[in-house]
Amino acid sequence: MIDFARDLNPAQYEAATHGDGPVLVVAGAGSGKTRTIVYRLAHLVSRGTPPQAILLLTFTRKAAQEMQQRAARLVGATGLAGLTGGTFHGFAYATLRRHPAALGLSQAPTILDQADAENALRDLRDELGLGKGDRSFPKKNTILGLISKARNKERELAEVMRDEAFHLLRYEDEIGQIARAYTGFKRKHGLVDYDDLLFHLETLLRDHEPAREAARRRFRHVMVDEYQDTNLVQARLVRLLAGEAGNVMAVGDDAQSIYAFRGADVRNILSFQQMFPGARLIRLERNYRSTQPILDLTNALLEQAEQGIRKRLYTEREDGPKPRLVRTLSDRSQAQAVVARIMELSGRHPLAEIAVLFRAGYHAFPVEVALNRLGIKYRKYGGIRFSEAAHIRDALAFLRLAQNPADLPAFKRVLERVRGVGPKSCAKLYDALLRGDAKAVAKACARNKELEETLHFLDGLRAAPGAPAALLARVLDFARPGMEKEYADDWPRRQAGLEQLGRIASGYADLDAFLADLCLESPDEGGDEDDGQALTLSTVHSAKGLEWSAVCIIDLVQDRFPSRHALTRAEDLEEERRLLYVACTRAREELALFVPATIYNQQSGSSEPALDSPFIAALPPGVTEAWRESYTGGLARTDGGDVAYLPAPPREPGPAGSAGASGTLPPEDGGDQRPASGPELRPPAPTGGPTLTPTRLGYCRHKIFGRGKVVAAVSEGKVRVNFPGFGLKVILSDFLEFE
DNA sequence: CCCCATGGTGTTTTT
DNA sequence: CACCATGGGG
Repeated sequence: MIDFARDLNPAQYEAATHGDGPVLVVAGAGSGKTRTIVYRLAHLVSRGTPPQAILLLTFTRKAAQEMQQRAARLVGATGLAGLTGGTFHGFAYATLRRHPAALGLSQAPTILDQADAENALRDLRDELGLGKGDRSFPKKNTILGLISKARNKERELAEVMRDEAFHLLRYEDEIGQIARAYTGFKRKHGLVDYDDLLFHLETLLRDHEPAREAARRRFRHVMVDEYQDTNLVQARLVRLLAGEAGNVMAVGDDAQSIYAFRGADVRNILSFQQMFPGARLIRLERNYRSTQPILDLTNALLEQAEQGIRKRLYTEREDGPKPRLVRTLSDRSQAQAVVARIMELSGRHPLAEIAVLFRAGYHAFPVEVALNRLGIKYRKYGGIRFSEAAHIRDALAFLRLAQNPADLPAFKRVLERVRGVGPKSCAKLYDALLRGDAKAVAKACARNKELEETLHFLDGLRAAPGAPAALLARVLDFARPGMEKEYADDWPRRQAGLEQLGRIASGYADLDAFLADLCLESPDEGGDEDDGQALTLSTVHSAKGLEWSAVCIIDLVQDRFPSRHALTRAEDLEEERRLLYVACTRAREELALFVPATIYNQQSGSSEPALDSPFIAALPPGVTEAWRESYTGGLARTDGGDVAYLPAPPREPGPAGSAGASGTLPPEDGGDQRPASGPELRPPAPTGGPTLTPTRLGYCRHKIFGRGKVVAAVSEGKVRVNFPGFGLKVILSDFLEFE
């Protein structure tokens, strides 16, 4: 028997043993949220709820699996079989697949991933003849971003654009046209995108009583993790599944809301008790994860925040080392310093207990180079995903056509690789095939042997459906020669990926499910034996919900963290702040923040001075211990006290932990600040160029940066402004008030 | 109509 | 580095 009262603190116990009815658990970072959910699962099952009656919606499938495994360990191995767990999108697809007719489809829809959706938008734009030759016409990813955001926020496109893409407002009509064409395109070809999954499920549950009742009868308990990152339709889905007085447990933390960019709405947490009247509220505030010095820093970050439920985390963990603030000369030397730090840490922690976190996937490149040079194993999360690689998509396109012959994006992917077939012939061919115009098809085939073979192969594939793995094997046999030629430069690596795809496929009996899962959640790739030993590199977003003994966060400079894109709107900057909060709260014992003084800029081909992230600049003195890099490559304390030195990393590859051979570095005279990174160090603005639109030079005001001096006009509608304390910024005049 | 080469441009986060 | 527009040769 499980002793709930002994294993949990009072708040956790209250949540885990809550009976029927809605409950909201506001759980601070590291407050044992996962533990609470796991114990609740165990409690429900041990009280006689069949696992099939539980729906656990989490942010990733991995999180759902981990919670199930931990709960299964509590209640015994057989205890949780049959529980439904996964993401909203995954659950939506699984449900929709069972009721295609309710959506007006003859079969399960094919999921359009982001790249497919973007390409479709580009093609539709071309078909509509929009933006021809206009270099400032929004790019396909921008267009998809706007369309998707409008849908997720359930606002008009024009409204969203006024808020977030003011400079594109003149293209509002065109984007609206493309958006409408896109909707028709998806319907015509039996395709759904990520957003459709949620809205279609809502339509199904709302308008199709048998489906709704079946779902309600089945899922007597609904649990939702990371509730702060749900959007409006997701909240309504929860409501539809549970009913007003239903058994819902939502768990979340408003301070960790980091997905507003894709339509998440913190108000879901704040209005939970309106949506579910009488809902109980439980707060978990005691932190079990981090040491007090780390919490001092994260509490300071939270205090800078503009709004939100004020909370201070507390812990009873004894003092540990203060978080380090490490200043390096450049992003490249930052990579060296990070690697040196990792080697030092690896003396105290297993590599698997160390993580390097960053704002965007490409920020980690220099660190990856440095790790590869030393032969240190790492796993990277975020950035390009397995199923997004071109060769994987090539192979999957064949399978998609076997499942849905009208899947135009897949058709294009397959046939535009045939020599002599481009976009135009491909479109003609597709039309002819759907019209059943055999003559036109035969004519095209007569001229192109490879085309004929490809179409023939596709026919055969569709005629003999088998298990996904068998179909994939046939596809690879057919497509291998072509791919080998196309990807000649790194074929071995791609081939390994294709083999892995085969291994994944063999775990599925169903083609629909296989294809959907690949789109909806990248599978655990790698699977190498060194998995348990590897260092983690991750975007902060992908690190959500995870924790490590030691964490390094890199590139804490303006335009990177916070992202350059977050500088125009106050809400975006707040989200970046919460993102840093999430990053810092991943650390249990040791935390290091890295601030490079220069960043290599590919456009100019040179390193440019970088300004401190405003979040770092605003930290109160004393919560961090300052370190800096000397010109000779080592690190030294700079805020007084004992001076300690760290050896530079060894040159030759070798196992971690063998550092220390290179000797120490000469002491540096401590004390004064590093060369100021203020605007005066920036290269002077280019002069003598063509005169741009006359701009008012003088003073202006910005929502975030306050009053500043206009220094120069950069281009049409853009000016360079010097904000005291923030430095030089290039800003759209639309966001400024001129004095 | 297709294919390839060229050069200019902009680079977030995820289901 | 990927994406997009463009232009010349097949």
